[in-house]
Amino acid sequence: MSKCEQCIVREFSSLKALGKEELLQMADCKTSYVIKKGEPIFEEGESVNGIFCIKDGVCKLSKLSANGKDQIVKLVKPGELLGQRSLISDEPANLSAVALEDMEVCFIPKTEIMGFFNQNNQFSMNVMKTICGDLKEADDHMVSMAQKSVKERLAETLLYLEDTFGKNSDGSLHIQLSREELAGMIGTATESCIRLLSELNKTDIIDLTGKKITIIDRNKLKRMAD
Amino acid sequence: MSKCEQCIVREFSSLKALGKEELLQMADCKTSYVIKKGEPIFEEGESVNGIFCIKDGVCKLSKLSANGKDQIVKLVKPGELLGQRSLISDEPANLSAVALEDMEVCFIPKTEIMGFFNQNNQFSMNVMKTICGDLKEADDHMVSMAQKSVKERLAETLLYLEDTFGKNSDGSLHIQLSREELAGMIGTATESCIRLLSELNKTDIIDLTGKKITIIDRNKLKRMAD
DNA sequence: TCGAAAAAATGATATTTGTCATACAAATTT
DNA sequence: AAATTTGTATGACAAATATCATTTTTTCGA
Repeated sequence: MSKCEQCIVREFSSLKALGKEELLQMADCKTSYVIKKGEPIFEEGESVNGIFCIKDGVCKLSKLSANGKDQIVKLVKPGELLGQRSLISDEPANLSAVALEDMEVCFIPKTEIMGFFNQNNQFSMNVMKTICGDLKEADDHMVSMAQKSVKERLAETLLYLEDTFGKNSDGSLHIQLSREELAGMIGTATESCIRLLSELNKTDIIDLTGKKITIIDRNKLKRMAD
Repeated sequence: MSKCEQCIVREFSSLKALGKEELLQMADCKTSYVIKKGEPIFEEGESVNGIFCIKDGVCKLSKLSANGKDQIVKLVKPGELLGQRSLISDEPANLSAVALEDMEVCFIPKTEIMGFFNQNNQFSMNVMKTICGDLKEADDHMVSMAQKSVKERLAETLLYLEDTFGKNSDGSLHIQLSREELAGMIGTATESCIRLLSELNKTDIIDLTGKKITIIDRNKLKRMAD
């Protein structure tokens, strides 16, 4: 069993408020998992009795809408925690979490986390701030969905993906999403997403080579996003 | 200065966790305001150094989008608190709060609230749960915006308005929104909103008489909302 | 390495939604 | 009460987007 104390990613999450003893205690009761690309960590409606700490890999949080399409609500990176909302609200998961890459995650049981909440005020405050950040993002995202065109949202999303997950050495977006997943992020039909990507490709704003997407004209994309 | 201890609405908010002494202390430093219909409580980008407790009246939380339209993110009722997110994140307001009816609100300064956070774990937990509830709502709302048609969202919204704010004795929706505001809730152009309302009126699913909207066939509306 | 299956791309077309113009109604001001 | 402003309604049209069909490309297991 690896030590939480030495795990770098905890430095980037609410867990950074925890002291040595708390980390030792946590290392004792945590469970580590390896999750393959495409596999779920948990699914909408499931009870999740604890939180997941993401050590490596990116996952999507999505919700199945009435029309059968999967809407991606958020992407989650290493260092972030998963399942905080369900734990605090004491409700089943509202979203499904599915790995976009091979992942390493640790599961920390609810009882443990609740203990930290009571003991450690800074930890509570960190979790609260994270959730407040999520709320702000969700509100902003909602306004985009309601008021922007698909083209604007695509531009916005491509910039977000580059800013958040970086580029490969050849300049292409590091994170790999299928067209269907990208469509699920911007909230449109897969065909519409493909068509708009083609258009951006033809006008030399992005380059499509195989699965790789490269942003060529960042400024044009920015103006397009508004 | 009225006593918070005797204010009924506090029973419905996170403040219900506060003890007698804390309530007396709060009554001492709060400020009461009367806000007229159409006036702002605070605006997007403003620093709000505390939270507002809504004693009477409903307000809208909205955000101005790039295209100049106001997207309504949430409606807030008596008993709810306003400005919690900004306070916790220590950031300017992300949304504007504007009265939809004449309102009575109390302002409680930040220092006071922060004191409660440190003293009273149950209060912190209540606030956290509220924000988690808001986050869930925002995520769900986002999925609706992204995946549902305008007609579906209109149906959904009309049902929500009746369920949340009730009906007048004549059966019409108690809450009064202009067509522009209703359009701002569902995220569409005012004309589209008006057109769809007319259509629902013609097909006897709702009734429009003057400013009043009455839901006639709830089941059809439900099916329409999916 | 081949072949089936999945993903991506494209065309044709229908539907939805936004925009602009205008008319009408109601509220508000003078 | 007349006049102005504001909100609501409707038509005509354009633009955006979804849907369905088909082809091409890529992926991956046998």
